[in-house]
Amino acid sequence: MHCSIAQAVGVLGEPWTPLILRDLFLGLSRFDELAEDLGISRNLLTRRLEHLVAAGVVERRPYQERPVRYAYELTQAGRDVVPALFTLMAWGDRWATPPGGPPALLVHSCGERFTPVVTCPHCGGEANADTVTPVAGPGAAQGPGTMVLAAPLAGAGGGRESDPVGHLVARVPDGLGQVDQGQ
Amino acid sequence: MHCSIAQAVGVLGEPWTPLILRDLFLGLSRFDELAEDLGISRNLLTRRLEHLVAAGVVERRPYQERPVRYAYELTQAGRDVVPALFTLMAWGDRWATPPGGPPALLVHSCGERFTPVVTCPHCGGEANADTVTPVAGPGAAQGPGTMVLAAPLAGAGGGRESDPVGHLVARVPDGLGQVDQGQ
DNA sequence: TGACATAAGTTCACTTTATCAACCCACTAA
DNA sequence: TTAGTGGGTTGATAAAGTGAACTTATGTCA
Repeated sequence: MHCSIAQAVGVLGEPWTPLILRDLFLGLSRFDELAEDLGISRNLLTRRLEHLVAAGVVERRPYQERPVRYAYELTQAGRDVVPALFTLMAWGDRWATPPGGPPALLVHSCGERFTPVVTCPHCGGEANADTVTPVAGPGAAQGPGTMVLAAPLAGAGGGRESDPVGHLVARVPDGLGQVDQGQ
Repeated sequence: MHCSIAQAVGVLGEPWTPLILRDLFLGLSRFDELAEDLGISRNLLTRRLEHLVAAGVVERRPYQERPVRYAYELTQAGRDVVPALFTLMAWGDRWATPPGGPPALLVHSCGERFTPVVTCPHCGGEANADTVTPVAGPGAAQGPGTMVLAAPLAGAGGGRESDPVGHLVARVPDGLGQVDQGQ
């Protein structure tokens, strides 16, 4: 499907995948550790890890020979998923807290415990449903999952009561050739 | 499972759910619009919407009587998911861009096109795999999905080469009773 | 008056995935 | 040589997803 969210979900959205990535971030690296911690069936863990390795999110590295043993580690793409896990965790803490309070907290390198916030790197302001407008990008196309963008982003609007999109298309700055890649 | 990420994934992580939420954010609201845009089978869309309504993420509101017709809209919890969708989208744009470039771009209310960044609200610094350490919270427990936290967070460390966790437990500020709920 | 259209689903047969439990293989240590 | 460990396979069973057709209630055109 022609949509960045769908692409991301295709790689990261399978049942156990976010939890596998969380465990790898937390320092687990061996097959048996992951299987035991998650309680996932071993053949499914095999498939998930294969998929993650194929997607370039996880690296499978032999940490000893005779017998060969493998460690699983996050690649740069994998480490880049971690902030997305933070925002998911923050949402879970806020709207679906397990009984007894949040099981884990985050501490930033500035020394403070915090709840992550998604921001605009230009002005530092919060990026949320009220302050952000999506607009068609260079790869916009028609078809499943993008018809939405084709229709409301085309500017017609259709008169639906809350169309946060149509009237903003004209505001898009030029030079849409590439997104900032940050970092 | 006793983990905020698992809770969030339980609500948001089912196959089509992020795309449904994206479409609702973009202004679609009717059953047939969603079904047509996504190409999802209709009975599955029914189940997903029921699940989202039960979880308090989506609201089902009759927008006309005779015949009764329903509109689906994001609740506050649903609007709160949107920043997580932004970070997923940013990841997808960076690491799994569909051919032709990103299909959608984001414009902040400050007027700039941007790539969302997850930050610490105290210092404004970026929150990523290098700058953030998770520590055990008040609801920390043992069992599947939290054994990880029980072991490395206990401070033993076990000598694994990259344990970003153990040495930081002592740094956690007091008063862990509740996470900042922001906004 | 009848024929057709629309929105919002249901039902059903079929296919694909996930899960659990058990097994396998190479090697090591005692 | 016997048992243990790490990293998987294999195969039966259970759960989910898919596509197409059907339903219900109503409005609209001719």
